[in-house]
Amino acid sequence: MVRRKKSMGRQKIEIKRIQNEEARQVCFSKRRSGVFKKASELSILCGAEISVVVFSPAGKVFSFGHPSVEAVVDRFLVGNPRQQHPECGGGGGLDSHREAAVRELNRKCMELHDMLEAEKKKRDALEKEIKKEKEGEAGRWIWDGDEDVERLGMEELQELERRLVELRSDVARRADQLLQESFVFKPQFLAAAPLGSGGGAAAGVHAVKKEAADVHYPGLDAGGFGGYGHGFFSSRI
Amino acid sequence: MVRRKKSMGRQKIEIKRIQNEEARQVCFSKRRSGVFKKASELSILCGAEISVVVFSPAGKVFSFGHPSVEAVVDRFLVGNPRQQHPECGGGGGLDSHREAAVRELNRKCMELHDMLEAEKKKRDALEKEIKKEKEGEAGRWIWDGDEDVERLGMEELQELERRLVELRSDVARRADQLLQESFVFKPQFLAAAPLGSGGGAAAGVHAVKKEAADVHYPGLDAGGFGGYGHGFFSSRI
DNA sequence: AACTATTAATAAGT
DNA sequence: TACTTATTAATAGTT
Repeated sequence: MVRRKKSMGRQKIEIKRIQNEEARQVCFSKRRSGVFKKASELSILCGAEISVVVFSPAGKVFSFGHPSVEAVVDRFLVGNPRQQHPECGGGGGLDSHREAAVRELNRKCMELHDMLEAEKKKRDALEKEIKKEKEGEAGRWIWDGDEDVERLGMEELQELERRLVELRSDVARRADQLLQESFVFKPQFLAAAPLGSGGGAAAGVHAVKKEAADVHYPGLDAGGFGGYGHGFFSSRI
Repeated sequence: MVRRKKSMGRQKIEIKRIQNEEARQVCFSKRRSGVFKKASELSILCGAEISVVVFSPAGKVFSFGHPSVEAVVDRFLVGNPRQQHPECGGGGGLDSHREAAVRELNRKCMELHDMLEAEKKKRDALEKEIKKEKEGEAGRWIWDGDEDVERLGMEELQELERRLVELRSDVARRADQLLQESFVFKPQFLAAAPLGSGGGAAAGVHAVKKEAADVHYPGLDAGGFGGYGHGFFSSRI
């Protein structure tokens, strides 16, 4: 009974223009609803005023606003004093607001560039450090923790075994040496100490987060009103 | 070792005004970012034009727009047509050229932002690796070279002895495991391989086997350029 | 601001 | 377009 999965589920997607038109349209509908819902929740949860206006690639317009798109946009425009169409003569100087925006964008871009460079530098340094670390370790790779034993092959095991025997022998010798010293300086420990019997034989050492809002439908809403009870959704054209 | 959960994780919340001011502020910041990100993704994925303007309860304004809040809002207020002020002369060409430039600048900004994030991630990974490396080293100081044995005291010798016995036992077990595998997959080696006699008894290992838009910052941005590289983020007051 | 455990959003498939 | 499912993404609560 190996029932096939009914779907692959949600798949990770790269954020870039969706080429397939139908898929793009479907995605637009779903995500437009998602954005409106999020905007609605933000206004309710935090008492924030928000307006969202979206034009589909096909040119349909959808909007959400709390308390209304106009109210929010007006407030925004007031803060962004821009001579809407001063004779249209200003010409090139569309508005200083925009130019300032572009300058700011440029500044951000440069800042990001600098930060990126700095990060690269740091990364290089770290990579060097790690490389160095690895090299220094080359000589004792075989001693890296007990769990590594599970990754060793037979030849490596043999080598490890050889070194273990060697080291244990050294340990035994050193133990004997210490015992000898304690004999010389602290004879009283002699009898209690399990004296190794010379050579490598000394194997045994016994010693780690509401308000009202309005809903407008100036036209037919292509997308349907998913209903967030709050806010302002509209669709034109 | 029943380690307590570090957090209760995300809890389901009712969509209603958050009473606690601090919590409301935190939620506003997080969700504002979320809405902007969703708006950005919608514009990129579907080629849609979108503008989002949000006023925090405190009165700060934040906005996102692709290609710009003004462009989208104007289009919305006027209706749909793009040539809003045809009488404004032939500046249209310049305008679109300009817009394209801004768009490109924005694309670059987005790209830089993503690259920066990627670099940071890499750096984090490297730092973790180094930290781990260092920690790993602390645990095996005692294994550094045979000659160190000569400097160890009796207690250290006992610890080393204990670890040696443990490791040798692991080596023996691993050897047996490998032999078992070769027995299962390569029966022809059975006779030649000195099969360990089970348990940790295989002390002798002798086998010979191997194996686009614009970004505004009219004022100081309290939140920093949380940026999605793309679109138009701004904060006033 | 970073983290984790959860809930919410949504890509695919029908 | 709407529903379903399996996943990914967002985020509430904590530290």
